[in-house]
Amino acid sequence: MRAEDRRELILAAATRVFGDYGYVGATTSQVAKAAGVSQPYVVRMFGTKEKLFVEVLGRALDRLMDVFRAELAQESDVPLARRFGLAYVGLVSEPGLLLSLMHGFVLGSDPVVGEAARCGFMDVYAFLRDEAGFDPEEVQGFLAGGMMVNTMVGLRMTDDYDTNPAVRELLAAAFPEKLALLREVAQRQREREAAERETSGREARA
Amino acid sequence: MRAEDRRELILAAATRVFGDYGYVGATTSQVAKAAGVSQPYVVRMFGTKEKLFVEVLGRALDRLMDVFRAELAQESDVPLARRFGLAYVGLVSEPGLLLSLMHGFVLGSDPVVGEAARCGFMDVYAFLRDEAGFDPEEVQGFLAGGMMVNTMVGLRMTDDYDTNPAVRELLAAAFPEKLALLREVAQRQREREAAERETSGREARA
DNA sequence: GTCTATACCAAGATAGAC
DNA sequence: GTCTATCTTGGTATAGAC
Repeated sequence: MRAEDRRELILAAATRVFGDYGYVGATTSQVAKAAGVSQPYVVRMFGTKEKLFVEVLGRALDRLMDVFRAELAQESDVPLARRFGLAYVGLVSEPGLLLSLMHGFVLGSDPVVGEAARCGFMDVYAFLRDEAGFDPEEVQGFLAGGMMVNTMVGLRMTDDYDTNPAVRELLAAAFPEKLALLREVAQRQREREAAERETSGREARA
Repeated sequence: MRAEDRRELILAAATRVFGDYGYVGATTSQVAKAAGVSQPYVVRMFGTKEKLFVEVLGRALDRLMDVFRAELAQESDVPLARRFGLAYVGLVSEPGLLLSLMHGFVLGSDPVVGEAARCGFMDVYAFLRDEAGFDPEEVQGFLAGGMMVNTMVGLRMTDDYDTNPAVRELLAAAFPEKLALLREVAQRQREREAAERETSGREARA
């Protein structure tokens, strides 16, 4: 396989793993295993875990902007903020993408990762204001909703959807049209994590 | 000193350190140093780092609820949601409190920490709905604003307040009355982190 | 371009003295 | 109740073969 294809493969795997365990919590071995390559190869290809994470962040932000730009180019009677919101929630189906971003957003104290996350966040702000024409209050409200989506997905809230009426209520209040999607994605993520835990458990015993 | 007083001291230090570096990123040695005790003592007192973090989370949530309850008991013409919002932002001046919460909120995948964070989040939801009388949409909007505060503080956005007009604009749109507080808190946090980095740098060289 | 083997270090936890 | 010393594990990164 060409190095560039491997690179894409590893970046996709890294996005999932960083989304599940965070920048510090994720290991290069987990990424390697998820991508089907050896751990040193991951390091070799990206230099350091830090550089790999910064690249994951950058690509997630690019993807986010692409989705917004595609929406912007469409004709529609539905208000733009609403369409952006739905498009954003739709991104939960791309494994680890929003969660990796969220993990970046809590690392402001890190000199390298924090700087990258801050700049990325402000790029989104600038896009919404300058290209999409939102005013600052609209942008603020929109971003707040986005952070709420990230938090609820990050908390795996949908795990309790069937047993906890309050969870059902909160999710319904936030994204009525996207409930089914959110639940499905949470289900898949849970399965992935359970499989991973089982595997590492077996290894530990062996 | 009595063990219980030490305990409080360590919990306060842990809240700061976990807020700065996250659950995985923070070390028990950092907590110990911040509290002025030895690393094994921290572990001895709380059993494991995990238990320590869960306790930090629980106390942060208690503190949050206390602040809301105090607000609820007051007579005022200002709408309750507004007062709650201001009270919430006011908590940024308690070092690490909101940031520790935020770090908990992205760890939903962890069997122990995730469960604690999820329950805590839903407790806040239940409080806002049942005791404060918000309807689900109000609660959702309120929590979204809260997550936005956490994110901006976590990103250390106020670092760029003076140099980046877009940052100024976004912060002003979000919390006009609390701008000065946010900047001051970010400043203090930056100083603490810089001091910490310098110290650990010196140690590494020695 | 990709692997195996391994060096190296840091972190959590334990033992046991005082 | 608190410390020093230390064990153990696991994770990043490097060396070098194929």
